[in-house]
Amino acid sequence: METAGTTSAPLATIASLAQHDGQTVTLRGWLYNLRSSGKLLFPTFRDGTGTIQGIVPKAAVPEALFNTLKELQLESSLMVTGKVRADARAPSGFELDVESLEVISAVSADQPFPITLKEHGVDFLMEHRHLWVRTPRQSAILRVRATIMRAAAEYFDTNGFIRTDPPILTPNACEGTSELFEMDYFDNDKAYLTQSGQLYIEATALALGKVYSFGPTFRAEKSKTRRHLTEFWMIEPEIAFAGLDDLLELAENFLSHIVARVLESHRGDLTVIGRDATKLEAIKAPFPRISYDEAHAMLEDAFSKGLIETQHKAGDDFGSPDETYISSQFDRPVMVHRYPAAIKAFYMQPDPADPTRALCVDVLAPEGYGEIIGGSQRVDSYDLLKRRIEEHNLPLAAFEWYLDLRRYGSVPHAGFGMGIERVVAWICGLDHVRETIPFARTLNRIYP
RNA sequence: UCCUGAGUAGCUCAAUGGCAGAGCAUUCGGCUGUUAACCGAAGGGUUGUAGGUUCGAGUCCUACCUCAGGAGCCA
Repeated sequence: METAGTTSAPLATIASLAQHDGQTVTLRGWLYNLRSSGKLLFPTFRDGTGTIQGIVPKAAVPEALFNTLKELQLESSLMVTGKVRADARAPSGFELDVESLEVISAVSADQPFPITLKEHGVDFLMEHRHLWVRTPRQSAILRVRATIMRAAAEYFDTNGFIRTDPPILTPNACEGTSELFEMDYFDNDKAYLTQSGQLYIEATALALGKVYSFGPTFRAEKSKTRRHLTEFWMIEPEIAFAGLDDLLELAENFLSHIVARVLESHRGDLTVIGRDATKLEAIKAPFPRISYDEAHAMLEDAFSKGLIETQHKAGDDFGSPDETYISSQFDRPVMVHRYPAAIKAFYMQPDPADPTRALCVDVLAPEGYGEIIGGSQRVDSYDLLKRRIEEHNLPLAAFEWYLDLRRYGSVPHAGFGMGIERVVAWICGLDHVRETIPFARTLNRIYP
């Protein structure tokens, strides 16, 4: 440890410096950047709450302080003491007149911090994700992510939902379609990482009324797009005695709450990220609701006007370009409901008004971010559910416990799942979900 | 799995089939208000791998590897 001067002032964080104008404080953090102009040094410090520029005139500080700082490599850890001073030239409005500096761990010039302030490629940044998270933009995104996760849980916690987390190790495919990560489960069994807790929280919903789960989800799909991770976080509410309309109302209030919380406490972070906050200010319930058939008609119209390249076939699911077009027609998330039952999961309740349609909803985020929520009212009839399982060629024995939920006091119930990373990408205006989670797991990357 | 594109200095990128280059980073020097500071200098290369065409290949051809983002699939 190398000391240049003494550090004995009260501790402060960079985010709180406005409250310390004129006072001498000590910051604990890292050297983020260092500029010099002859006998003036301009170090920028970061401490996880923000960055601030210090100023070190050679004539006004001990020689040891000036020389130590001058040779310090970026990302060296340190304690710095100085006087907080409002200055119109500083981006944050404040600067630090450095009085003393204690180097905690100096970075070697032989191996300088690899991430510079210049541009880097995706491969390099992902290979150095453990260091990339130190940069202001990435830190800001992770702070917003934390608020989104907290606001999501908070919404359910304060609206009568009980958190009941389903198992992560499961014995079989929940939906029987997606690719699963498989592993040995002791001697003679296989286990799979969960791809949705939905079936399990249907059980807890019939026990506790309103429940939700919040945890990681795994999909071994070979998807290579800006919207996919193999490991992502999903929050899923499930409600007994509820139908599709209840679900739509829940979804719009839920999302509005999350966006409001982010706007409440992350204006600065959104600026660092480069997100236009006015786009988010429009996100207030109610959200537009359109049926699958109305969405199809929109696509037909767009195709005839040459606004989209491929024609949507009635009855087919929407592709990514379709979803992008539909969502681009609205300034807030659009809720598309009543898809054809044939292209949806076996557990979705048919619409009594038209049994070829399912009582389901996809919520598409604006600005081309695509599906952030998928949900449905669940089949509550034992006979229908059993028939659906058979029609989908799923192993009946594995679903006996699920059928029990219809044998013993079945009620109409509904729920949805929301992918946290897609919501973070949308709210932050990012072009890829890999920046929304501390360590993204994708098809071609599991390091670091 | 399919389609498309990219691999050159630590990083970001140039280089008509004809001497391997720049900016940043690092080192040295200069500058008292810099905001990805700037100015001067130095060091730094198995051009993804293996073949092939050619007098000559970073450049053209073949195969492979890695990565990217789009389709499909999904949140």
